[in-house]
Formats: sequence, C-alpha cells, structure tokens
Amino acid sequence: MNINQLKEWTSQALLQGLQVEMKPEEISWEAPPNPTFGDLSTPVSLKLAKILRRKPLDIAHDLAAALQPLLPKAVDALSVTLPGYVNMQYNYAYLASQLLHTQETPAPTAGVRKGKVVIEHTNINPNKAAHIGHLRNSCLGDTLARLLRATGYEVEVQNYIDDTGTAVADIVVGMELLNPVWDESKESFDYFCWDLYTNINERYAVQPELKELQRKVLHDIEIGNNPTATKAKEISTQIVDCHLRTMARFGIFYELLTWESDILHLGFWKHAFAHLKNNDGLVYETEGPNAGCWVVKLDDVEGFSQMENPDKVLVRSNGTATYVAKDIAYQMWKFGVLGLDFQYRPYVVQQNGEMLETSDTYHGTERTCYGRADKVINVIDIRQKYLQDVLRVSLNKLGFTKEANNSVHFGYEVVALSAAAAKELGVTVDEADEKGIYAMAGRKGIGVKADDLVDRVIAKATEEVAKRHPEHTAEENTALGEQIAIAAIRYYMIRYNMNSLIVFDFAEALNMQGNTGPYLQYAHARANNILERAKSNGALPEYRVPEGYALTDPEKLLVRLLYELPEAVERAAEGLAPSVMTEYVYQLASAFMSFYETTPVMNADTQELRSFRLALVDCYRAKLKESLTILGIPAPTRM
RNA sequence: GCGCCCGUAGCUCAGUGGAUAGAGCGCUAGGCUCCGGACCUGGAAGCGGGGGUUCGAUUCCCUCCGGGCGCACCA
Repeated sequence: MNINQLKEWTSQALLQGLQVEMKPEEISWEAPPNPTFGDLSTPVSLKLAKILRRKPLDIAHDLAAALQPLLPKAVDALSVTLPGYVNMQYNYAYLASQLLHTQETPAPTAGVRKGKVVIEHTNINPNKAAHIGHLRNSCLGDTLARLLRATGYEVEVQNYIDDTGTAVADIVVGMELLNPVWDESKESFDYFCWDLYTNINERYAVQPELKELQRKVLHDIEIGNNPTATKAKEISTQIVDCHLRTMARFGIFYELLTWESDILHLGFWKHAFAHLKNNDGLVYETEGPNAGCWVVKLDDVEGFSQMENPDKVLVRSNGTATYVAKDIAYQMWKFGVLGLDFQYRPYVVQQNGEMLETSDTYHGTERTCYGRADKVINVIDIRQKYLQDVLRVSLNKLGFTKEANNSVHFGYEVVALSAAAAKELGVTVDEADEKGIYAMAGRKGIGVKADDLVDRVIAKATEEVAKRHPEHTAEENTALGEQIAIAAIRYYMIRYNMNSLIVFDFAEALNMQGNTGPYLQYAHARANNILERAKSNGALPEYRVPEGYALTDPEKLLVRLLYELPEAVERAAEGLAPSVMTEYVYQLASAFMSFYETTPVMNADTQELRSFRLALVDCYRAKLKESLTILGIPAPTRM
C-alpha cells in the first residue's frame, strides 16, 4: 500500500458511518509540525464540527475509535490532539520492509498509459546563440517531459523553429549590408550571429530607411523559392544545429523539429480558413474598426470583455492572415484536427541515440506518428500569456472545445540580470542601485549565453574536482566537472516557482553548496561509497528489518521520504510543477546526509543491523538516482 | 485606461484555510579514534500597511503602498 492508497483508504474509512455529504478526496492530510503528534494528520474534525454541530475534539475521538479496529498494517497507532486532529503513527518497520521488498522492481510510477502529450519547448529564434532565458525554457520543458513520462504519459517533444521571422531576416540583411567575416576557428556561428544581430540593429537605429530592406527580405523569405529564402534557410539551419548542440550538453533532446516555413508553404492557415469560413465562430465584419476583416468575437468572454477592442482579427482587410491565425491552424495540427499534415524526414541521430526528425515540405515523406495529441503543452514565457489566452479562447469559439480545454500554456517568468551580472557584461548600471534588475535584450546583445555559462561552471567544477582528486587525469576531472556543472545549472533553472523572476547572478549559479544540484549528486556519491566499501569487504545487504528492531529517527525520516516518492512525482507531474520535484529531492538527499552523519552502517552494532542498513542505503541510492534522472541530473558514483 | 503576476529572515527562495511559518547563502558557536567537510548539529533573524470573511488567514476578498509584465489588421 503506497501513501496515496493509504490516504484514500483511510479517508474512506473515516467517512463510513458518518451522515455527511463529504467526498474522501476532500479530506486533507498533512505532516504534523511536531513528530510527537505522529506522521500523518487530518484536521477533518474541525471542518465537520460546523456541519455536525458538535465539538471537534469529540468528533475526533469518535473517528479515531471507529478507525482503530480497521487500521492497515502501515499504521501503528492513532492519537487525537487539540483542537481536534486525528493523527496516525506509521509502522516504520513495516514500511521499511515494504520498501525493501519492492526495491528490485522497476519504478512504481511507470504504469498505465494515460494518453499522448505534445510538449513544445525551446523554440529559439534561429538567428543567434541561446541565452540563459532560453535555457530556462528548455530545462523546464525537458523536466516536464521527464515527469510526464515517469507518470505514464506518452510524450512527444517538439521544437518549433521560426525561420521566416524578422529575427532571421535581420541576419540576412546584416550579411548583405555589413559584409562581416566569420572566422570559424575563433567562434561558433551562433556567437558570430549574436554580434551581427546587435550590429545591424544599431545600424537600423541610425538609418531607419534600412527597415525598408528588412521588409523586402522578410517578404522574400515568406514567399520562398528564391535566393534570399535559400540563404535564410541556410542560416537558420546552421543556428538550429548550434542550439541542438548546446541543449545536448544538458541532456535535452527532441522528437521533432517543425519549421514555420513549412507551415507557410503547406498553407496550414489557408486550409483551416477554407473550413472555418462557414463556422459561426468566425465572423466577417462589414462595419466598425474591423470592417473588412475576419474576426473571432471575444466581447462576451471573461477577461476580454472590458477591453477597448476585444475582438481578434484573424484575416486582415487586405486578405492576409495574422500571427494568431497561423497559431490556431498550427495548434489544430498538434491535435490532429487540421486535416493536413507535414512531410517528414530524419534530421540527425542525437547523443541519446534517438533519431530526431524534421518537417520538410520538399524532401520529406508521410508519417502518421506526429501530433494527434490528447493534450498540448506550450512552454512559453509569461509575456505571451495574452496571445496564448487568445489562442485557447479562439479554439473554443471555433468549436474545438475539447482541444481548447486540453491546450495548456506553461508560462514562466523570465530570466533577468542582477546588477553585478549586468555590470560584468558591460551594461551601464546605476552604482547606487545594488538591487537593480536588468532585462536581457537580444537586439542589444545583452545577455548571458548558455554556452558561456556552462563553460564557466564546468571550469569551476573541474577545479573543485581536481582539488579533491589529485590522482585523476585532467580528462577524468573534466568529465566529472561537466556532469556537476549540468546538475548545478539545471537545478538552478527549475528550482524556482514559475511565477518568480530569476534574477541571474553568477555567484549563485556557480554555487555548489547547500540547496544545489551538486549537493544532490554528492548525496548519491556518498551512498554509493558505502555500498562499494561494503562490496569490497564482502558485506551483503539483506532486504529485511531485524526482528523487533526500532528504527532511529534519521532512519525513520529516510524511510518516510522514500515511501512518499511516488506521491511527490505525481504531484509534480499533475501540477506541472518541476519545482515540487526539486523540493522533494532536496529533502530526500538532506535526510540521507543526516542519516549518514549519525548512523554507522559498516560499523553497525550487529551484522544483522549492518545488512539492513546496507539494504536501506541501496534502496535509497536507487530511488535518488531515479529522482535525479527525472530532473535530468546525472548521478556520478563519486565526485 | 483595462488586465495579469509578485511583495515571507540581511540576501535568494519554499510553504499551507489549521497545531511552534521552513531551507540555502551570509553571520555565529560547535563537530571526523567513525562509510569522503561539495557534509552535519546548534544560535540570532521574518509573512509590505490597513480593513473584511472565518472557530481559525501568511494563505481567500477589498483597499493602499512598492515592484514587474501584458493589452494592434505589428511580427
């Protein structure tokens, strides 16, 4: 019986015999602040007091008395405390033996198929190097994918490439106008374009008439089948390859690349429009500010109705489609309700051994495996909330109710720079304002490049490793340093609540002590050490609790957290909240560290006890590794 | 103007309609005759202000103050 089943079962048992309208899932369970009260408590009597018009304490006593004869094995004892809590005390020896028995079986969380989820993340404009803002997107998206897979969903990760936007056009213009020379031996192409993008934007500022050229280039790119479009495609492809390489360093991979140019050339919107013209949700306006446009009426929708002009134009009076229109068609494709599909071809075999495919209108063939999602999650920063809301509401208005309900905008706050970080990048900062926050700006070239950050963290981690392991070769140290750097950065990128702005600071990102990724790895390496020591001494773990043994407090805490792992994963997955998982894993690692310091394993009093503790450590190590994998954090065996 | 988000310890962040609001960094006092100190055990220090709903509010509602963001037939 796992913890969810225990809660559910007990909740049902509590409600039996009570004449109240209450569902078992309405009963909340929490860990009491004081361990002497027990391990799991419910304040349900306090809620019932009003309904039943009785004193909460009396109700609690009645509930406990009714529950007493039905107690499952996982529970040792019940108690009641003021003002009316019902507390359960775990039977730790039983829980431990349960854990140790299921230890060899695969993760209990990998179970039933729950349907297909398409996650779109990364989506970086293919015109410059990825920066730490993009990295937050990719780390969140990747962790989400791992969480959903671990809880039984089929997940398809797509990376959408906007290769026909102004961002790419600017690079094309920059190449023509500024004639820059790329020295391949000195920097990668995405770094080269980073500067070029800044330079051309500076040029626009002094020569606004160049915007005309930009418009022309953009137009050619959108039309396709001309030298400018070919050039643009070359550039964006080269940049995409850089981005894929950067993300691969973090263990982030994809199933499919989808290109805006393919969406345009295949006429996704045109196809959708032909069918939607007769749809009641799409209206042709003959008067008012939107005369001559096809619009979706949102003036009766909560959240839009108070706006000055709530209706959304999908087709302009000149007959062209808006951005949102294309988005609607694309979202329809993701759900398999567009009635039109891409052509596909293999793109590259990724470092994880899996093939990445790409849409390709001219060299591709048909596939039936992509899209057709039950649920679509778009990982996009919170500034796009309005557009994502429009997208969802419009789908609903156009009759795609189910699809609208299954469209999720996974919105997160952006990454900005601390005054110190901004200063380091050469931004003029207000010296008096130490707490100042500085936005990153691609056009101005203000931002920390993802690869620069990794290189820097690797350098520091490698240095730390070298200090501890003078016997290692430089290669060994670097290999380990890379794994530690990935842990530090990934953890830093996902540990915050999605609504909090990350104010990026080098000192914090480089930190490897306390609540950080490397701490978690250390907690794994230490466990591994014990196990290896045991192995070389011929000591074997025995997956059994010694007869009559009462677990120590640190052992209890460890057992409890291990017992709660499936619930933590589920909570994080269902709540789409990677930070819930980091919080849990940190607690688990921390509990082991306390155990480690206070509880001798190899020097345990009896051989029986040593075997048990070895088994517990073994179980913990496996589950921590499982948890780290969900976070995309490597688990080296020593560091 | 309309809308969304945020304000918790010196700093960076967790947290929940319930019992004593938790971590890390920093500060401070300790700790390897014992499986690695990227560690552990203590200490000082906190829910922006004011109303309301509730048996109970840091959490929900209103308001004020302070901060961030978004609201095109643009892309």
